[in-house]
Amino acid sequence: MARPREFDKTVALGQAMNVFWSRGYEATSLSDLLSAMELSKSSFYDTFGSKHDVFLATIEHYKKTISAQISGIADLDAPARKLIEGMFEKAASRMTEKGGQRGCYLNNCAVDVSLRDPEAAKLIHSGIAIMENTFLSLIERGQQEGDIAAGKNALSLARYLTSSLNGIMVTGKFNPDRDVLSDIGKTSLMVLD
Amino acid sequence: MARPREFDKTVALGQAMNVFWSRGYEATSLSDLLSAMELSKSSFYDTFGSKHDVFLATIEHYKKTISAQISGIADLDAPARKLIEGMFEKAASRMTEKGGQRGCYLNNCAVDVSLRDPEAAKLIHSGIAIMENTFLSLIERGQQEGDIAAGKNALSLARYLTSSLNGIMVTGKFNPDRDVLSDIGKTSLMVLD
DNA sequence: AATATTATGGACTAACTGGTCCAAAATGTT
DNA sequence: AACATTTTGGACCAGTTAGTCCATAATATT
Repeated sequence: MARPREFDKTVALGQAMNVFWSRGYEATSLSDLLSAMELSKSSFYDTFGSKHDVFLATIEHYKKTISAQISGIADLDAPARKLIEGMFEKAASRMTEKGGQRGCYLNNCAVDVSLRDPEAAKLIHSGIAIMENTFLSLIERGQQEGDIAAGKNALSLARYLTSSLNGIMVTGKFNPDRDVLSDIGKTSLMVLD
Repeated sequence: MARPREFDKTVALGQAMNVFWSRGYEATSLSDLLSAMELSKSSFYDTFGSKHDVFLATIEHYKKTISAQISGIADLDAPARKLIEGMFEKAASRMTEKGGQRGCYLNNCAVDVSLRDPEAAKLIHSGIAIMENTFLSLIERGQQEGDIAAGKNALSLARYLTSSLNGIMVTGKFNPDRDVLSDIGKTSLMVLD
């Protein structure tokens, strides 16, 4: 019963991430993880060390995932402002889809764990920085393109957009109403005028 | 060893709330609760029913608490816009104080639990509505006073401010930097112009 | 002081927690 | 086919989980 050679550490990490994402760190038990990752307890500890180690690894995993996704969006050949608007719209609609109400993983982890887990907090912070930096370059581009008020501080705006997007996803947790979330998004982006 | 007559159910609930607030629902054990509430296991189950019952009760408790606080602020004799600004500033500074990084209780509960606990989600939603309504009446007042753009939809703005404030408090979890949070707050309030 | 009420400590569940360990089994390599 | 490697199931651990129950003890009422 050796593990079939198609076993993929990255896939298993993704599965673990999904469980933590839906249930949170404490509410996720070892057996939750084992069934999601489809491996035995022995292999789990052999390969990943501990529950907490896996948890940290999933945050790293998430960072890689969104890095790819986000930079893909930012490089699209469209006005930067439109791309930003698209990101907010997408967040609003995803929060109202079947499995989408989980929101942002980093976001959840921040609330769930960051106070008691400084290691995780550090990873979360650097993960959010990816988002912030993407917004920053989009904003600078938008200012050159003339769609975003050139007089406003780009870094302030980037921080603001990141925070606003987080707010929308928290709101979606208890109020998964597409129109409401979309409206909040549109109001948020008025700042760019 | 009967419970001393000064025992106060409300105080005990407040203590329970503090524990849930700092640790989250799952991470809070029964013994955590018992020591915080200073009562015995038997009395706990006698008086409150179960861990989950207490949890729901703490959300109600929190709603009462902020209802009082918030309506106190909203009734102050100052321009509505100034009051709103004060609320954002206060949130930013509280997130950087010693025990303040816990953020907003409803906020935390929403992320922590609302997906798996519809009962709690309902209470959270109605709690947030208190905040939203407060913002709504402040905005309407501010529009009459001329400090807030009269052309903008007041309800949209109220939802937006509530969501933004949530975002700021999530941001504060992993980035408790007063200047950053305050700057995000100021940027958020540009929408009112 | 006797009685009725209330709260308590602590024994007791049964299930589960994260984690360790190892002999056995499946695989890859020669 | 023989060997080395990898992975496994499952036994085991000590501690904890939420929750029940009751005889005892402290109080309140009369």
